[in-house]
Amino acid sequence: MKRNFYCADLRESHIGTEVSVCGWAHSRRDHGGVIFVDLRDRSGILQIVFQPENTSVFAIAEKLRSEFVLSVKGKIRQRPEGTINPNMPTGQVELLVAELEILNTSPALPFEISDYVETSEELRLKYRYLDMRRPIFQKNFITRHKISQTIREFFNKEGFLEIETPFLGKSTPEGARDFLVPSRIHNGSFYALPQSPQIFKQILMIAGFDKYYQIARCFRDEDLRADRQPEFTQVDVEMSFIEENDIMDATERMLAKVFKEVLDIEIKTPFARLPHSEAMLKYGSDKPDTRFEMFISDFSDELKNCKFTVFANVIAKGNPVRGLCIPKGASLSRSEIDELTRFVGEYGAKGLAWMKITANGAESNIVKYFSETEIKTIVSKLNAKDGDLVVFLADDVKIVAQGLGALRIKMGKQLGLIDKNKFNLLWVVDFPMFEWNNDERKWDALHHPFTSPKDGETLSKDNAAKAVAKAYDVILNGAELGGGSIRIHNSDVQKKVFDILNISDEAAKEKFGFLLDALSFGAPPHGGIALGFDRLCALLIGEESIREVIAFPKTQKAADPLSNAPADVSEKQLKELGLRIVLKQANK
RNA sequence: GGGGAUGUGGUGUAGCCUGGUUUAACACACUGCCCUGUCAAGGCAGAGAUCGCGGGUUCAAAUCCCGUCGUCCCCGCCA
Repeated sequence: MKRNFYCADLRESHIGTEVSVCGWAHSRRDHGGVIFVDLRDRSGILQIVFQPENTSVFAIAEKLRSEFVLSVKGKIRQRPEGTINPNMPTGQVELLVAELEILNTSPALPFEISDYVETSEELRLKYRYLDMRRPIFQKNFITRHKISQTIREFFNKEGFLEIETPFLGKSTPEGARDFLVPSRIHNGSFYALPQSPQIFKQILMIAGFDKYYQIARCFRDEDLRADRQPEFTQVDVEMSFIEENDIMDATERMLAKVFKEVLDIEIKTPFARLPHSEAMLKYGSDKPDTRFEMFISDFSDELKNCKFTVFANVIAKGNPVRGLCIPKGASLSRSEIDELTRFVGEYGAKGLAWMKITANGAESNIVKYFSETEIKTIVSKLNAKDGDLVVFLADDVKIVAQGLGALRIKMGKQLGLIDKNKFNLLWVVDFPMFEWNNDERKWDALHHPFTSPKDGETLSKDNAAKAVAKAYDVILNGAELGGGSIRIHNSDVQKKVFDILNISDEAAKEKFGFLLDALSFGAPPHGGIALGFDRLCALLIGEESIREVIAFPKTQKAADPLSNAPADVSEKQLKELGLRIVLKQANK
């Protein structure tokens, strides 16, 4: 009799049925005269019972240990009264074992396979196959599968084609650092692993495929974070003959379907749209967490004549002074406020000004520099109340926005203002085309150099600061879930953009020549989006780190403790590739 | 490249600040025995760690100092 059921699929309706199940001995409770084993497979847990009447089987059962692999046959029966376990789906029934085969044994484990015991991540990754046996982990990956299949189902139904793009491509110096693959046939030349299928999907539009998607692996050789891995998966989409709204609409319906099918949650569409400038001002971020308010306010106008010279000088230079009200923050101690100052320092802020709000005004060592009207303006604009703490940053606009934005999130978490059950989706739109790079005294593309401006006609170096892109980011609970744009399909506009970016004709040809050639041969208007699939999974499952939804992730130093990658290669391999190792000199 | 946290039996932690009453404690897991209704089973007994690694201070270091390595978080970076 072959296995004919998954453990956790057995219910009251199966009582009396002869079944065969396989799995791992999750836990064993030996009562001397009766032995219980929780048999676990990917579906969950079923209690199997050994009774001494079956002497030969019972003798084997006494030797069972954790994680032995078993095949058992027997009848499903109702559990005796008073022994029903309401905490498990199979808690009404149990399998009385008639036949038992030990398919494999296991030594004692390096850590317990349990949802209740935490283990260091290093050890979990080294024995990932054991870590992944944990029921919670199995569930995460079943959910990940469901999410990817729902996405495929959506796009297939909408007439999209799934087309694969190459892993071995050409290194493009723009953007993130590439992973390089040396070529054996072309000694001294390298392929690069794709940071995204961006250029290829645009070429697919030029080829006439009209609606494309791919759940694509991408690679970036940059430092890791909780939400960043050197290889990751993105949902990559591109469409022709469309405008921004078409991409946003398709994305919204796709996400709504995922939330419905996976979490049974109805997401309201269309999503809210927030201009980039407003996001940066009110939330101090281009990926605002809108689950709580605590808005940032700008006081550059109101305080330009204030007697506090730190503020006045900053404003005179054209930089902003902005404030944030921390509810009930007046109770923070001096050292707690110092800690906040240190925190904003991480973002480059040189200090943090503050006032404690009282029933009839404010107190702190800077209050004396402000007129009564100025204090009133601050209090009313931030809607501050007695017992709140108002903090200010006065600096370069980027530092002010980032510092207060990060502080807003930190305090929101700390004060419990974030409803963990909420899923807030929104679009950030109207991104600037360019960002001034002060170190190199030049304009950089905020998105990428193929992003279409809203107004290509009048685009020039002089008005680059004001140019708005046809770009959009979709944000979920303060995380950038994805972003996209309408691409430039007109070579005049493309030339203007390269001109502003100081990319010469030769340089453009060298870097993106094959795309530019392709665009010249009747490229349709097109645009698309890419969504971080690992992030989406982590957010839907409620995990903080994408490592929890990636089967075999890398550590923060980009190593894999399971396989020990990366590792040395043989002399022979190097020779074939024409490579010689020159280790970076340790300084000193 | 920078800042921070952390490293103690198989696992998770306590001890470290304030060095010596520590023979390094506790829980879980593990081994043996007992137990016929448990389900994160229970009872009894047992084995298991020179406290990441190297150096220093000291009569004495898990504990203080310096260095180093691993892991995690963050800044930079990620068009």
